[in-house]
Amino acid sequence: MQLEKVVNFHKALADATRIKILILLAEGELNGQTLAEKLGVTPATITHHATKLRDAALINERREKNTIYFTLNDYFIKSNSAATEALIYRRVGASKGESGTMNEENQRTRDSVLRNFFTAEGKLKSLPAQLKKKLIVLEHLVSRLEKGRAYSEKELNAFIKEVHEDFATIRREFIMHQFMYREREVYELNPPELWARWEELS
Amino acid sequence: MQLEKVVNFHKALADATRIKILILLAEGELNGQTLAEKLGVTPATITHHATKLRDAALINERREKNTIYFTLNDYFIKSNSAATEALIYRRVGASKGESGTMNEENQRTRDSVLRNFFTAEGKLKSLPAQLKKKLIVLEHLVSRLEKGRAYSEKELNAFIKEVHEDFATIRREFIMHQFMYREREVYELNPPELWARWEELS
DNA sequence: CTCCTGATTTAATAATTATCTAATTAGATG
DNA sequence: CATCTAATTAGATAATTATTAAATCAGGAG
Repeated sequence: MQLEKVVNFHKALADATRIKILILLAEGELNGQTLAEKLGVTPATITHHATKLRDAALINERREKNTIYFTLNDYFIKSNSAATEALIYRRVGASKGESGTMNEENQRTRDSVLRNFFTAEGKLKSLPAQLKKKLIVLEHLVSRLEKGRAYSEKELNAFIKEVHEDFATIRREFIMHQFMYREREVYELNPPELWARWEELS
Repeated sequence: MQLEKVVNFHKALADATRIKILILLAEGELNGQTLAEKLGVTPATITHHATKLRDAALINERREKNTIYFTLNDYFIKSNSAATEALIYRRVGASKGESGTMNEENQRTRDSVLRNFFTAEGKLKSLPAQLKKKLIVLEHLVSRLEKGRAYSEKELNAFIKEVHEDFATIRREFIMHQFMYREREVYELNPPELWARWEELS
């Protein structure tokens, strides 16, 4: 029954210790004891989590003498959970200086979308229907918000109303595309890694 | 902290009742009582799960008199979990007859990949390095396996060895791309909805 | 205001599960 | 065989959580 498999897949990723294990493994293979030390838990706990990660096909293992080295099964993660992937690979990508750059063509697309959908006064004419363009517009809007600051719904509405009257739709789009998150009526920016990345859309 | 958010997202999808709710909502909006009846649980249980789904931004709601109608927030699901999406939309897609068709261009790509990577005798020359082509090859191989039948590792190896000597790699690829799953040393085919879909790769 | 309906809250129970310690297994090496 | 190291298992505990029944809340309709 696939329902059970999907549930188990998400169960495997629904624990902070297991996600931390995956983050560590993203930098290279590690054995159980080392993982236990780095995470401040006992080897028995690692065994417990490794069983679940293995059952969900998220890791592979390799035996060398009596040491077992774990490695990520990254294909699986990449094809199944964009946000999780972003979280796991954040440090690796950052240290290699891969992210943050944008090629020329994307830059041109971006400029032209912004020119077409915003007036000279900086008002948003309309929200693009095409997903790729919409994401460009949303990212542009959100880039003017302060990182780490919590906005009340009223404040956020006011911010949006400066550029467009339909604040409700745009506020919802911020949430849907994970530019922001809401917690007890307070909105806050998500880190860029969690944003829908229009660069990679066809 | 984003770790917590990713964990909570997966927690929201890590329960069978909640996935069933999403499956029902994929066919259209429903109110709490109706959901309770269809799932054989009490309204209180629905409230409980709705809270979690709402916190994870997976559903939206609309109030009409004292009835609350829930709807899917499908953008969020689509961008976050391919397998979950496939499961949720399976019935809807199937009833509308959307899936199972392939456009002409994809058909041509497929034919040419199969011609290039298989000999006239049906042996696999090599596994393509490019993901899209690799998926075509894997899907072709897997299409000769029996649905619903459990294969032992030995049987599966033998099957693969008929077309290629490196059975271990190919067996692993079957698992990684979710063409098959393994349970207690037994392999079985996954339904096509769970397969990585090469049609949609750039 | 009273009744009705649907949703929520509360409190209790049962099941799951993350973690630990202690004991055991597995493999390698002297 | 004795020993060492890494991993696993077993058993126990604590925390989380899915579920329910019962009480309460919210919005209409008469």
